Amino acid sequence: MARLNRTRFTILGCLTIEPMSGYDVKRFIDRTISHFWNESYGQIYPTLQALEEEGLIEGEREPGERGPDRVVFRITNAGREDLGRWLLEPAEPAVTRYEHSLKLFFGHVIGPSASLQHVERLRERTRSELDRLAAAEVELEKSAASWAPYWLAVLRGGMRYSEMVLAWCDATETDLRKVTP
Amino acid sequence: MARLNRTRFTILGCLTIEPMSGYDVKRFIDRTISHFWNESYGQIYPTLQALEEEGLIEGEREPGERGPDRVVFRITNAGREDLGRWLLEPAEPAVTRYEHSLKLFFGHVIGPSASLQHVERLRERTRSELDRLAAAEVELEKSAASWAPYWLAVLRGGMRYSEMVLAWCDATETDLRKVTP
DNA sequence: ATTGCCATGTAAGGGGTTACATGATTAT
DNA sequence: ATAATCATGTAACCCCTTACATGGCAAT
Repeated sequence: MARLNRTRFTILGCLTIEPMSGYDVKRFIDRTISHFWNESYGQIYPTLQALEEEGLIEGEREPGERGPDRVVFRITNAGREDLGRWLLEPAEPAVTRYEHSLKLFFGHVIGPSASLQHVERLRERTRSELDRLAAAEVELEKSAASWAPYWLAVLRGGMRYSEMVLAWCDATETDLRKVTP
Repeated sequence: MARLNRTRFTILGCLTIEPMSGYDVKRFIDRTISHFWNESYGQIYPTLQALEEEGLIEGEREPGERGPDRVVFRITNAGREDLGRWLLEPAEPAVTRYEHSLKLFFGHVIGPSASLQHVERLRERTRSELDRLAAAEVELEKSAASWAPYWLAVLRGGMRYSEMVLAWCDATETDLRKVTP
């Protein structure tokens, strides 16, 4: 079972940007990569402890500016090496589960008009997602940071994906309207 | 915790096409929807037993034509109703985890040339996937079955996705070549 | 001989989400 | 007052894959 815990590497990767608390890591992920990657607190906090025990990160308690104390973690050299090794390995193919597609695939059970509602909902959801990504792109294009090109690449992947989905919704709507119930 | 077991509905949906054994269900999924949905035997066989106990499907033992005995399941009216209710509910948003995008996002750690290798591998994988889907499209277009329009819709979604990824690979390659290590 | 397909199933165990618990500060 | 944000963490529990077990038949 070579199924390595990818949360580990996600956290290590975040800490290459700057030192962060568990709360910061969660916010960072939600803001930058949530369109293709997510982590929950239930994963983040235990993983931070494990990484510290292994010496891949180091935590320091700080008084919170406006709120409770924070534990801010920074990546160690050992952590950077561990992350680097993983980053060089080929990526595992994604195991996707699109409930939208699944429900549409079984559309013959509920008929074309009910199926079209799924398309309509997907269109709305995708539109607002695209708006969000487009706004982020404007911000990112101003950045000269060393990671900006990589962030832009995945961000534009998300935008292309959204645009593709919207075009597919149009085409599918046209096709399904021709289906007799 | 309203996290309903979607394997149940996947199996019920398959059985609306025709009666199938667990083995058939697995093969059917692999052939038709594996580009966006997968199930393993470890899920399928226990779920079949549960569905039968609930009266949503009925199994009958048959002698295998060339091999061991098979248990062929057919969906009941109760099963059809259960599936129909679920199909009418709005789809849950997909929780995706693209390792490819994640590794690229942290590309500043390994630099542009190593990151480009990820793009190259993704391109190869996507090309063969697109070939596979295009061949399936040719077959499906001949079908006059009631489910053909829905199968075509999701299949073309997969093809659009693959084409989008290939175009993104080209654009990303161009962009990353300009990045100095 | 041995590989591959047909066919059904179980056990182990990691991955991951959700819900809960706690409590201070800040804004409305 | 009340809601939202900051902040850390645990417990329960489901989801799902992988690996294993078993064995007959067909093809190379």
